[in-house]
Amino acid sequence: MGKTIRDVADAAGVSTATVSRVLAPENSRPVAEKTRLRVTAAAEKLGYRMNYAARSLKTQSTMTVAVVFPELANDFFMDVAEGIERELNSRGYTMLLSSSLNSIEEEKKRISMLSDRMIDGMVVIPAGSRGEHLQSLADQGMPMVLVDRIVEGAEIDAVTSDNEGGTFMLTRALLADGFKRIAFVGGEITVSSARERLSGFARALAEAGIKPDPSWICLGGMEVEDGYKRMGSLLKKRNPPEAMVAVNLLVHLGMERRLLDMNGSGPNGPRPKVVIAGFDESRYTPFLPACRYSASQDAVGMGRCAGQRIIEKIQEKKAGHFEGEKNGERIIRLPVTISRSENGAVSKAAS
Amino acid sequence: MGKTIRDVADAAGVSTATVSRVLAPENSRPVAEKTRLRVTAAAEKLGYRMNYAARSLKTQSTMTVAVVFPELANDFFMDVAEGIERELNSRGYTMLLSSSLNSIEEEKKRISMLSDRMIDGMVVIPAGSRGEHLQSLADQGMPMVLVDRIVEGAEIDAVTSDNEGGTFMLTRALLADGFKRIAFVGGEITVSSARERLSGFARALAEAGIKPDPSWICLGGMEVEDGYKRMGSLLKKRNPPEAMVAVNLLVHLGMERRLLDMNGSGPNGPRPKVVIAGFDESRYTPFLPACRYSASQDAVGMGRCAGQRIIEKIQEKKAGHFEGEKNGERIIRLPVTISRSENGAVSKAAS
DNA sequence: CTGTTAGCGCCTTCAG
DNA sequence: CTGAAGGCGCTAACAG
Repeated sequence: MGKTIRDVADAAGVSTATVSRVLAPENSRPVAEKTRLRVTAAAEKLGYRMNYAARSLKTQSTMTVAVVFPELANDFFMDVAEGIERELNSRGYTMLLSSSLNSIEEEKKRISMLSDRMIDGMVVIPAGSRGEHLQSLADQGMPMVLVDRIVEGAEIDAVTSDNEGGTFMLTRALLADGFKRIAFVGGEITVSSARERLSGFARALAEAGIKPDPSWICLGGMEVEDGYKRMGSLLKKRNPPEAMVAVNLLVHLGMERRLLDMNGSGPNGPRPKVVIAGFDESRYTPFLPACRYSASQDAVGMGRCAGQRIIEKIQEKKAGHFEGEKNGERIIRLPVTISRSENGAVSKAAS
Repeated sequence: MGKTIRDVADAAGVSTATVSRVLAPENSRPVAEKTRLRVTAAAEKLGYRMNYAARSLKTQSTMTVAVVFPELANDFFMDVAEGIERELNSRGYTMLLSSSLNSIEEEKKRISMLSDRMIDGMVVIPAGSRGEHLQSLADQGMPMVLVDRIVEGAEIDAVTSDNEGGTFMLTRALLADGFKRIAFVGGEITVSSARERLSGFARALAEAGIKPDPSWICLGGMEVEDGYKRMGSLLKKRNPPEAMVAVNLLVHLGMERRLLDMNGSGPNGPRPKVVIAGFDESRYTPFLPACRYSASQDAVGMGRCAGQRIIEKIQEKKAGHFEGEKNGERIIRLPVTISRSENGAVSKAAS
C-alpha cells in the first residue's frame, strides 16, 4: 500500500500529529518552521500521498460537490458544468457529475446515492417541476443550489437567467421589425424557465397592443421533434404566422428542420418565408436559415455563480451557521444577450 | 451525526459484524433469513445510511471512476461521458468528471489530484500526444483506459474509432462522385486520431491513382478558427480544390462559416461551389450547406465500451491478477458510419 | 450462522 | 511548539 502519515513521521523523526499539522494547516496549531521543512522534505522523498478517505472519515468532509443534470449531452448544461468545475477546482473541490436521464425518479435515486457518498454539497438542474425531495435533503442540512430551473415545493437558492426579460426583448425585436403575426413555440408549462419565457412573450405582445391568437401558442414538449411537429401544424393553418419565438434551441432546431424538409432542395434551396427568434444559441446558430434573433444565456457564468454559492454555503455550514434561517430562497438571475443573426450575428443588447 | 452500523446492531439485537454482512453481501458469509430481515427492518426504521468514507477506508475501494476529458462543452466528449456514466451506474459505480482544459499540464494536475481521492480507476481522453504520466500511474497499479486518442509513451488499453477506415470511405465517396481535386483540412499530426484520418485520406487517393497536391493538405489546429482560415487560403489558390475532407466537426464548422462569410447574403444566399465531407456529425450537420458526406462515430458506444473495460480491469485487479502482464495494449476500434447528407441524410454504410 | 476484535489512515483534544 | 492516545464507521479475519 501507499505511504502513510506514520511513515513520514518516522522518516522526519516527529510524531504523526506533527505531520498532520503541516499537511492540514486548516484548524491546526502552528509548527516550527524547521520542523515543517523536515516534514515536507520527508513526505516529498517518500512520495507520500494523502489518503482522503481517511481524512474524510475524520473530518466529515470530502471536498466534493455533486452535480446532477437532466442529461449530459447538452450544450447548455455542459457549459454550466464547465463553469461549476472551474470554480470548484480553483477552491480545491472536486466535481461529481451525474445524469438524471430527464427522469424525476432517476433524479431521486441519484441524489440519494450521492448524498450517501458524503459529498459536501450539491448543485442540481431539476429534471421535473417539483422539488420536495430536494427540500427534504436541504432540510437535513445538505448545502444545495439549483440552476436554471426553479421548482415548486422547495425553497432553495437558485441561479438562473432572465428568461422573462430575454424573451420579451426577443419578441419586441420582431415587433420592431414590423411583424405582427407572431407565434410562440413553447415548452412544458411546468418548467419554470419555459413558463417565464412564455410570459415575456405575452408581455411584449401586450405592450404592443396585440392579443395573441391562442392557437399560436403551442405548449408541450421541448425536444427537437416537438419543434418539428409544431412548425408543420402552424404553417398548415389558413393564415399562418410570419414570425415565431422558439422556447429553446432544440425546439428551434426542430422548427428549422421542418422548414428544410418542406422543400426537397436541401439547405441551399428556397423555403417558406418565416422568421424565428430563438432562446439559446450555439456555434451553429448562424447556419439556421430562418433564425433572425437569438437570446444567449451566460451558461458558464451561471455555472461559476452556482459554484461560488455552493462553496459559500458549505463554508457557512462548517462555520456553524445553521441554515434553517429560511428567509426565503435567494434567486440570482443573470442577464441574457440578444443578437441579430444576419450572416454571423453582430448587434447585441443585454436584458 | 447520522446513525451508524452500531445503532442498527443494537436496535436489531445483533452484532455490528452481522449488520455489515447483510449490508455488504460481497465477500460476506451467509446470514439467516430472519436475522437479515430484523437487520434490514431496523436499518429502515432508523433511517440508516451507510458511511462510504468509512467503508472505503477499510476496503481500499471507492466504487468511483474518474473521467478526465480535454473539455466538457463538446458534443462528442459528452456523448462518450453519457455512455460511460450509464455503464458505470448500472454496475453501482459513480463517475467523477473533470476537465483538463486542453492542457497537458492541467491534465497532470487533475490526474494526480484524482488519484489521491482513492478512485478505483480512470478513463481519460488525453489532452496531448504523450502519455508518460499516464503510464506511470498505470504502472503503480491504477486501472486505466484511454478513449479516442492513443498516445506515445504509454501502452494502455484504449477504445477509439476506425478513423482510418472512416476517412477512407469518406474520401472514396467523393471520388465516386467524380471529384478529383480534393483537399484535406486536417489536424495536429501529433494527435493519433487526426493522423489516422489523414492516412485514410491518403490511402483513398492512392487507390484512385491520384497524388495529392501537397499544398492541399493543411495540417495544424483543430478548432473552428483553423477551419475558417484554411478554407480562405484554399479558395484563394489559382486552381482551388472542388472538394474537401474536414478532420473534425469544429474544423468543418469553421470552413462552412468561411463560405457563409464569402458572400454577404446570409445562409440563404449563393456561395462558392465546394463540397465538404466531414468527420463527426451532430444534429446540426443537415444545416451545413456544403456538407455532402459525414462520418459519425458511435460516441455513446465508445463510452459504454470504455466503461465496461475499466470495470473489468478494476475487478481483475481486485481478484489479484496483477496487471504487469504488459502484453501490449489492447485497442478496440468501433466502426464509423458514413452518411450522405442531402436534405437530412439517408444512405448509410458502416466502415 | 453469529459475535469479538483489531485495525484502515488520519485528525484532535489533552498533556507535556 | 510537540507527542501520545483515542476514535471516526466499517469490514474481515478469527473464534465460537
